[in-house]
Amino acid sequence: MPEGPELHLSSLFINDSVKGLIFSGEIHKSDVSKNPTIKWDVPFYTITAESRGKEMKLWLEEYTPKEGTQAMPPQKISILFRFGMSGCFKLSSVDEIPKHSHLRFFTAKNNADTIQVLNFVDFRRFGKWEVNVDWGSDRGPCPITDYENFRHNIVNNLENPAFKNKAICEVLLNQKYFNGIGNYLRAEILFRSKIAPFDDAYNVLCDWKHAAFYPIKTENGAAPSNQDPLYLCHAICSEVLKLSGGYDVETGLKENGSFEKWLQCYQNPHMKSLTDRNKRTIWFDGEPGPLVPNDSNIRRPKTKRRIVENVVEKSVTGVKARKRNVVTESTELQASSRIPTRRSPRFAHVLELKGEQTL
DNA sequence: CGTCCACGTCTAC
DNA sequence: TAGACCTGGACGG
Repeated sequence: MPEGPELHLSSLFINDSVKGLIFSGEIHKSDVSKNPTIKWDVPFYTITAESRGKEMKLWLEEYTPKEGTQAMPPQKISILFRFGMSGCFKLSSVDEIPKHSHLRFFTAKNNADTIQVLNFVDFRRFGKWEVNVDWGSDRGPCPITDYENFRHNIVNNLENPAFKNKAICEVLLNQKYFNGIGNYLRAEILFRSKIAPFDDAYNVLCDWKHAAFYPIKTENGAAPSNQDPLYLCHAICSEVLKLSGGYDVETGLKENGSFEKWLQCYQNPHMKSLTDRNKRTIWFDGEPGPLVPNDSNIRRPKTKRRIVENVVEKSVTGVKARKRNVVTESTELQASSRIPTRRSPRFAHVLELKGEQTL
């Protein structure tokens, strides 16, 4: 779930779904969570949210029913969340607290209305929260909400060692500059910009150093070229935000399949994949580029051969089948490409489409 | 049953 | 630059 767009959608979801709700009572933490207990003892409070890259802040503000009667300004605290690999927010009833809910905010009892619960759900528990802290100091501006500063922070710091002699696919995961970009976004960004994942990051980014913030329209009004990777960091996030069809994190996006259909490269069995220096899988098309680590893709050599044979066997006929064959052979020579060993259920639709094409 | 893999950090040698 | 931190789904035997 959670890269920049999901964090942003979560904040939109909370601001929308919790708008007008009054919360009350203590904030409940699961027994198993190692994150801090939140001491917050006011009769009533409201919740708002904001996101920045791969972080999200909740603001809790004391609610006083009658305006102007409070002697003191309302109390306020913030909770900074990082979602890890599986964190998300879900609204539920008291009777249907989701499994793996680790932090719960309860609405006040209110005659007619049933109590609702805002849950931080995180089945792998890599997610973290901290109370009353600022955004992570080692994280850059948000490509979604602060694109211009995001871009400045990169082009003004290109001489930093973070960009020197590094593969662009690895630099794209450096949250000091690419806060919010994760493994699926880097694949989609590089795929659309037609940049080889293991090209030198400094060289690549220097090419776009003086480009316009937004692609410039051609004179005849034709669509501008959108291959600027920095612009794509913003634009591709925006596409994901639009997919949900509103802020409905529950039924939108990942659960209705629109996200899977939107992905062009990530975990697509027709693409190539390699592991980067941090053993993270990068999905790509075409040439890998010069900075492929020596040990990339030697993780499961035993199964690889068998998988390659399976793939060729199943590729029946047609251009794609031949193309595929070439791909596997050339990467075998390099001893550095991984053929997806399983197809993700997420890509069932791709395979279906392919079936239609080859029939 | 077992192994591998997953939208991400962290920190310890 | 490994591992650690976690749960669970897909797949293999």
